[in-house]
Amino acid sequence: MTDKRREIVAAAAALMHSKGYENTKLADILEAAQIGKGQFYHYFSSKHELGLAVLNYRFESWNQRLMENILSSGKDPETKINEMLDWVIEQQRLNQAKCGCVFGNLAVEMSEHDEAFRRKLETVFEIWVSKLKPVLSEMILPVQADPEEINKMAQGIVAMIEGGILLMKSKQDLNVLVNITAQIKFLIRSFVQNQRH
Amino acid sequence: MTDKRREIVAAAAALMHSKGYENTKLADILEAAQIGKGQFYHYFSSKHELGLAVLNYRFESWNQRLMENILSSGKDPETKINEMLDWVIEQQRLNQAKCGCVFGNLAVEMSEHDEAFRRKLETVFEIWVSKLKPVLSEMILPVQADPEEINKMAQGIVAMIEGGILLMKSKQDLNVLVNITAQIKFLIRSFVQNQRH
Amino acid sequence: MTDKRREIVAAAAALMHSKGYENTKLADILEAAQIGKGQFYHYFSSKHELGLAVLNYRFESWNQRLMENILSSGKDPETKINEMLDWVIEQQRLNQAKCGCVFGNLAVEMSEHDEAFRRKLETVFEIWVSKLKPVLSEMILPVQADPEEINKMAQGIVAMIEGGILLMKSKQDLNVLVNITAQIKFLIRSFVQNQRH
Amino acid sequence: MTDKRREIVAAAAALMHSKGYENTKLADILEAAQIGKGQFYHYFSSKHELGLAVLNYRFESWNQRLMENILSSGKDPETKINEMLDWVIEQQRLNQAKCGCVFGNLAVEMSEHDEAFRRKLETVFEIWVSKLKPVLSEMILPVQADPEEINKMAQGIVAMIEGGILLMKSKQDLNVLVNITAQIKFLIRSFVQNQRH
DNA sequence: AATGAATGAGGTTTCATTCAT
DNA sequence: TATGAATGAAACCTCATTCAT
Repeated sequence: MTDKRREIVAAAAALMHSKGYENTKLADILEAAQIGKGQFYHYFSSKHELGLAVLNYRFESWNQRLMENILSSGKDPETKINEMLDWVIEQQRLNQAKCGCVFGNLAVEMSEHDEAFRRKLETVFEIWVSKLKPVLSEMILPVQADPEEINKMAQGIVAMIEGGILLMKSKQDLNVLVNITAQIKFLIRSFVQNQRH
Repeated sequence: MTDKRREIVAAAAALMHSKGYENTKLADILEAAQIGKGQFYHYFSSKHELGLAVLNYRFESWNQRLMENILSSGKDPETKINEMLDWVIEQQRLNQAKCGCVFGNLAVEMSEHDEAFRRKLETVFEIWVSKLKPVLSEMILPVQADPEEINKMAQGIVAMIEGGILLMKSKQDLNVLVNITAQIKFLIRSFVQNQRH
Repeated sequence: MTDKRREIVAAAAALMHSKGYENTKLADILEAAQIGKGQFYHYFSSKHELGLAVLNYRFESWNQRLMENILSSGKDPETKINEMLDWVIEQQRLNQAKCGCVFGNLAVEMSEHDEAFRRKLETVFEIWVSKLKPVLSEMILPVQADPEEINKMAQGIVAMIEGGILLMKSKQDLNVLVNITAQIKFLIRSFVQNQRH
Repeated sequence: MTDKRREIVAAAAALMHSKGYENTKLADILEAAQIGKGQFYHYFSSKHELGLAVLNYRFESWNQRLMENILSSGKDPETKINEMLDWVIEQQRLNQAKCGCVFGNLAVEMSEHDEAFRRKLETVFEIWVSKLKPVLSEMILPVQADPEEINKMAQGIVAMIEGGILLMKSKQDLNVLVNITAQIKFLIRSFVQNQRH
């Protein structure tokens, strides 16, 4: 991927995060990326392709920072969870609790009517869940985890994060999310206790 | 409100639920409501006004069915929670797990850039939280509830529902939501136990 | 003419004076006159008919006040001219030098493309000229007036008034008109002197 | 300014001269300029911007031909005045005495409700007055001109021209304007005589 | 690789007028 | 008389995409 293409994607990513896919107009992107129409269509065959590129671009960085650096680190599971939640809060703080989560936003906007977006978004959440599972398993050691229970709990955690971001966005108040991360920690503690008995 | 106006709102509500506010075009509404452009602008001064009318319309019915009939019924708190979660699942089943929650959808799409929508949506979630609080308080009786803890838990429940719907929508699979409602019940049980000790 | 019809015409007259014929919308008129659409079309067959009614309505009052009360009074010709110019200034002062002359405005807007308006407006200016002629004739007595010269001078005076109002409107400054009335007086004095030699 | 943009402005100028700003519809312009909607909005951000461009376009040519070539020529003042009046008549002859003066027309239509138009139009008339002043001063030489008197007379001349065009338009008869230019010459002669005594 | 002019369907809104009551 | 709902053509403007250079 050339630098210019990357620049365009980065500019579009910021816009689409805030305004959504449809409400981000090509003209906005061209202006933000400081390019002409011809150049855009040289790199992308359509706005739709760019949208998917944005999704992949955000996926890459999310995957690297959250899935790899945090959830796949060698640290103990509690630390991983804490770091994950701190990272989530930090991301929202960066845009003043206003934009929400790119993946959540696009899932809401695109899932029903755009299968390409939907599949990618589904994957994102699946990866998240699948990365959380070993962390949870590790937490309840020495008890052996029931894979089904672990899976549901991982899904519940992701749901609570996404829902927390959604609520936070509607109030434009980061504290909502902070409170909810506390609830998540409580949920996990309860789960661990419960599994151990 | 005349019948015709109500018809238009109802038709628009279905469309906006599925496609969002911006992606629902006036032409879609006119066709669905079987009216002409002029007639539309006889009842509404703008698409924006219609959007808010849709929000209010959905709020009314949600408020009646969920906030009043279910959460304010005379039944015991466990039943209220169960009925609430069943109702949520049922709503999603009605549109094949594809549309998501109108309020969540609009919160994601509109909150950042439209203050009128944001405020109404904020209110919706606040009401939900405030209606859940007495239910939770009743559950932990005879222990006296810590209002702050109750509030956070209520918020956590709403977040988990909204996040669960979001995840469900991205997978187009109702089971996701079903699983998450189970997690919610577990969370509540844990909360009750925890408050009692 | 019923009172209601008159009310409508009066309301429309104020609007059309300020905004012109085309830019005055039926909705503006209905609101200003506090009536419904049905009532409007009961009194008028079209906006065009109303426009002509407005023109006649303004013509009537102008004819009464300026043509009759002032230019056809028994006073000496200098007084008539002075009162006419004072009246013109006073009219413009009433709308803060912003609206201009209804007849001039409509002449500019309508003359080229609407023959009915054009003819009425032409008549207005012809009457004005014809009423000025005897005043000018009287002024140059005992010299007998050359009808052709008198006619041209009368036309020149009307032109200077209308042009003065136009300039005044473009500057939104009543002083422009005041200055020009002084020029008109000078022009008339010069004319009288010239005719007497 | 590209050629296409200029073409659009020229086409719109002819239309707006005849029909006014508001009554010139985008569709008229597109047809006259033989372009599509998209192309129009490529060159102009709005009809309003085009309107101002039309005004500037007409100003440029008027400024060049009348203000520079005629009123700023090295010829004697009487010739300048005569050439100016001949030019004015000639312009009106070109459109069969039907359209009037673009500046006067737009002043009447736009001054009250559009400040951008008003300011430009005000400037046009101010320039005209300011260019006439030295001509008048030169005429009364060797007497030194009273600047205030000169200014008022210049304004009076412009008013009489604009008013003459207005009257001419309402009668659709060029002779009206011809007569009035004769009055203007008489007014100037009287002014010169008066200043010299 | 790059520009930006051109396209044209479709977006929301306006409006004088007609019609059912 | 009077209401205001209904009509639909036409208003201004937007936008993703294509095309000529």
